[in-house]
Amino acid sequence: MPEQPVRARLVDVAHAAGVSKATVSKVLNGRQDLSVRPETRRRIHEVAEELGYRPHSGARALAGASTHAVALLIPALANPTYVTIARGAYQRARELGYLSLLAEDFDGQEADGSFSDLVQEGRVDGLLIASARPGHPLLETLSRSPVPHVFLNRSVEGSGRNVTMDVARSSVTALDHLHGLGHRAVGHIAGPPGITPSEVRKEAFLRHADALGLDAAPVASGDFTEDGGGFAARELLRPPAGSARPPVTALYTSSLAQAIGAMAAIRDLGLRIPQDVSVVGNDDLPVAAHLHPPLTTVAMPLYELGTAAVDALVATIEGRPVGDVVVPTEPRLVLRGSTARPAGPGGTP
Amino acid sequence: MPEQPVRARLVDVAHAAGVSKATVSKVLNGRQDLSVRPETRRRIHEVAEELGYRPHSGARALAGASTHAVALLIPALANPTYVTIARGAYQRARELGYLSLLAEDFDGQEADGSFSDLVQEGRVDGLLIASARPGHPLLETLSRSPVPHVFLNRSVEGSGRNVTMDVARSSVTALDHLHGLGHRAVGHIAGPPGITPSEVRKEAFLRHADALGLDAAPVASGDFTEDGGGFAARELLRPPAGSARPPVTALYTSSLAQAIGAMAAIRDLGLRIPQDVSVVGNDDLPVAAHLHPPLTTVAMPLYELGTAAVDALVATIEGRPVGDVVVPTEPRLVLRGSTARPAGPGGTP
DNA sequence: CCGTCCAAGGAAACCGGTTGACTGAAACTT
DNA sequence: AAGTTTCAGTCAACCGGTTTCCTTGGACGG
Repeated sequence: MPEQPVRARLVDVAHAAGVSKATVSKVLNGRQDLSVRPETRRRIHEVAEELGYRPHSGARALAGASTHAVALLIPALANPTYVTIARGAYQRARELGYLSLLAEDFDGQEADGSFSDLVQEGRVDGLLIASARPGHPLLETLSRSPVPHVFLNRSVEGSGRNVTMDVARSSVTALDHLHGLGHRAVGHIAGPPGITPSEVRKEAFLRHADALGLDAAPVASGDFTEDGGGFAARELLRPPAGSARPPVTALYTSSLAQAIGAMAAIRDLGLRIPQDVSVVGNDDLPVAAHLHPPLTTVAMPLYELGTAAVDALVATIEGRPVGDVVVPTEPRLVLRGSTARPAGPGGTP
Repeated sequence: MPEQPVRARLVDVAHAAGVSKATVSKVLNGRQDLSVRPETRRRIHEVAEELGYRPHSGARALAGASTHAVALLIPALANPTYVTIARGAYQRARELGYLSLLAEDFDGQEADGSFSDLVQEGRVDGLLIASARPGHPLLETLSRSPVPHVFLNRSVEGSGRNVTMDVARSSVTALDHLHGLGHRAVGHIAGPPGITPSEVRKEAFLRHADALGLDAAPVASGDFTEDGGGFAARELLRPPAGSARPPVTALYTSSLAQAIGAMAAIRDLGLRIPQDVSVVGNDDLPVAAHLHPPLTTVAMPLYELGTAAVDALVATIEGRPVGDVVVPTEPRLVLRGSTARPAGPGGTP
């Protein structure tokens, strides 16, 4: 019999190593407040390894230590943006000795239920919240409970717990690109109102459009989905009374799905991409390269957002809160076939 | 002060209700082996509610009860197929009083590490494994440990723990549709070899193509990604020596991403969809309706797969294993613009 | 040579539940 | 009236760690 099938417990390790539970616990947790001979330390590690010892997380949590787990709450699993964030978070958490769990916070379904429960029930030490929005019941709950948490991507003003990317910069990058191609009328498909990145991106878009002296910079809001992008695109492309051509020659969307929906709408309207309308999406994901035409996007540092958020949360858990953080990596333009010089009369002024 | 900020403990509830810990525990867990006056029972529930009592999961787990949590292991978060499965699983788990956690089992990254750890560390009671593949180190680990688990989507022969969909039927549905339109040469883009649904779908495709008397039914394998679909499509569409036209007039892919990649490849080859090549994808997700052209798909009962898997796992955990399960809902064809009658000489024989 | 200090580790309480054995009182038998 | 059930709960051990104080034996200082 190679090994006993039951879990090895701390006491088993202690017994096999000829020391007490206390010693094993301290050694394995690398505590400094105990002096042990190097040889004893080595033996303990060896035995633990050999027995395949895994501390029981419940027991640890009970004994006052932490669970070494955090949970990432995302608004929509279907949004691939969050997948990248989640990977970053997971990886960094592992490096720090934590386990990162993933939970979908689909609007309303939960109310404030199961997520603060994750903490209340002692399953996790803290929350990474990517699903914050004004009025979310969870915010109320968090504000009067001591649960460590950080907000990522979507931020909560004044919380001092926001981890974000330079979203404003993404608007600038997209606009600079389109402006450089000669576009003078660019529409922006924003995300739902009230959500931080939506607002920030929109403000930055308007501000920079102004700075560049664009002729027109209309904005329409929509969900981060294909449908949301489709509806908004139709709105922005509707020719003004007395005209036959759309009022803009390019669209910048807030999400990749919106861009896909917008592209479908553009074609439905009998327009060509990029000849009649250029499209720039946001968040670069594999599918962008395979669309027709391949989609030019602004790549956001999603993975880094995930890692930075974990860093901030773990710091908070360990009692050294860090304040708001902005991921330093800048948005980057990924040039593909959905953008081109505008055609028609006023091509390049 | 509306309520004390500290967690209410079992003993607090007991004290407030004027009974013992044991009674509270038994009442709240709905145990039958104890008789209590209805009035006492009511009072306990009231007090627990009022105090916002949440049992500490670690303590419960320690005390020999279960953690009331399961984990879903999926091979790729980026694959939206699994999102639907995860939702079904999550929802059903909640209904059964369990919490469903999500973890990505990205190939090799983990080896057999953190997942059986989830159980070893007592974080979950069982695993929903959607990432099984031959030689996966986890399989070895599971076979000699008593961790409750079921395999979903991807099955393990002879395990008696498989929860699957009628994948074979999806090939039949797709082929019937294409055959009905007049196609006599259909290619299949299969998933990676060795993975159950890939093999099953491929076998069923070949068998049914034979039954229908198709002139040609070539198969190419590729990853479930856009690139995988793109490469496989090029292979299947390469004209035979001495000919100028592709050997097939339609493609049936194993995933939605493959279909997207295949569509891009088809266009790259200067062919039109659906006039020159029809495309049927697998798994119906929102984006399919927004592609160009909108993609005809075979919708699989993914949500039901998730719920069924949880049912099976919970049954296993509670000591009444159920054996292999096939979700009864049949695949359903969702007709869109990517399929049409084949053009050219032999349109309809 | 005796007291002190330090290195090395141990004993036991405790975390918050669960559980099976047990008990006191009331009700029912015979 | 005494014995037996049933009812309505209670007791206390236990789950597997962590942590706070102790203990002990030898080295060292004076």
